[in-house]
Amino acid sequence: MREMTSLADSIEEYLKKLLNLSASGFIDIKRKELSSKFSCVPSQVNYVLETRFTLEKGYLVESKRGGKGYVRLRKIKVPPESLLSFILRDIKKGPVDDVKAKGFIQMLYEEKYISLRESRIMEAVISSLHIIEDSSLQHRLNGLLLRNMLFILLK
Amino acid sequence: MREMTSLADSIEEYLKKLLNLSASGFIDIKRKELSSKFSCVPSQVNYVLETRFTLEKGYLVESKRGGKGYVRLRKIKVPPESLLSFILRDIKKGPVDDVKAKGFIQMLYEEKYISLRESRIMEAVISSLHIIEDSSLQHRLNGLLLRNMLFILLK
DNA sequence: TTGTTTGACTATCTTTGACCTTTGTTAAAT
DNA sequence: ATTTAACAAAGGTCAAAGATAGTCAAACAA
Repeated sequence: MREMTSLADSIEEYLKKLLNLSASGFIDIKRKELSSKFSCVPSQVNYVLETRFTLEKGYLVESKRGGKGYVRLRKIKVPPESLLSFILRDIKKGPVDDVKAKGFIQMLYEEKYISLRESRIMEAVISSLHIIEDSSLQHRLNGLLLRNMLFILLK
Repeated sequence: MREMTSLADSIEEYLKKLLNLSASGFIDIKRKELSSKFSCVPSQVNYVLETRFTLEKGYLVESKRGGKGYVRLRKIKVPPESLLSFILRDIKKGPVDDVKAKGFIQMLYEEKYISLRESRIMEAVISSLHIIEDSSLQHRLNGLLLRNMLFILLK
C-alpha cells in the first residue's frame, strides 16, 4: 500500500481543520512546534503556507519572529470573480508597469473598494517609484506594493 | 491557550495604561521597581523604551540618574497644524530607516491625520521596500514615499 | 517535469548581564 | 562651616545569547 498523502497535504489539512474550529476566524501557531508535530523541518511549514494558503486562495498569513514569535493564519472572503481576485491573478503573472498599476487603482476606486484619498496615496506611491533606475526592480515593486496594499483591504 | 505576549509587550502595555490613567500627561517610574514588578533585569525597561516609546511614535522619555532618580514618560501633544511639517522637516534632514518611517505613520494615525486603513497601507508600502538590496536607495525611498504620501493629505 | 522535502544560512526580535556614569548621603578631616 | 572621600542608589550602554521565523537552492519523488 503506497502513501497517498504528502506531508504537505497533511499539514494543510490539519491547519484547515484548526481554522474551522476556531471561533475567532484565525489561528496562531508556532512554526517550530508544528514542524515537530509532523516530524519535519520548519521550512516545510513555509512551503505549505506558500502553496496552499495564498491570498488568491483566500488566506492571510502574518507572522512575527523572535521570542514569543508566531504565525497567524486567517481565512478571508475573496469572491473568485471579484476585482480583487482578478488583480491578484494578474499581478502574479508578471511584471506590472505603472500604467497598469494605476489602472488597477482607478478601478478599485470606481468599484468602491478604496476611498479617493486611498487611491491618491497609492498613486503617489507608484509615481514615486519612477526614481528607481532599474526598471525591472521598479516593475517588481509595482506588483509587490499593489499586492501588499490590497492585502490590507482584506483584513 | 498558548501565551503569545512577550515580556516587552507586557511592559509596554502596562506603561501605556498608566499613561492613559494619568491626568498630568506624564508618568514617573523607577526603572528598578518596574523591572522587579516584571521580574526581569533593569535594562529590559530600556529596551522597551527604545523600541516602543520613541520620538517618532510620539513619546518623550526623560530621566535622571543617581539617588532620587527616575524615568519620566510623556506622550507628546503636537499642535495639529505642525505634525506634518514636523515630519516633513525630519525627512528632509536625512535618510529614513523603516523603524522611523513606521513610527511617523503610527503617530499620524494616533493623532487622527489618517485612518487605520490608510496607516496600514502606508506601513505595507514601507515594509515592501525591504526587497531593495541597496539600503541607501531603500532609505531614500522611505523618505520620498512618505513625503509624497503626506502631500496627498495636504490637498 | 512538477511538486515535495531538507538543511544551511539569514533576519528579526527579545532577554540577560557585565560594566559605566551620575547624583545623593554621610561622616571624617580641615 | 566647609571640604572631601567613600559609599550607596539610581539610571545608561552595549554586546552576547536565546528564540523564533524566512529564504533559497539542492536533492528527491511522482
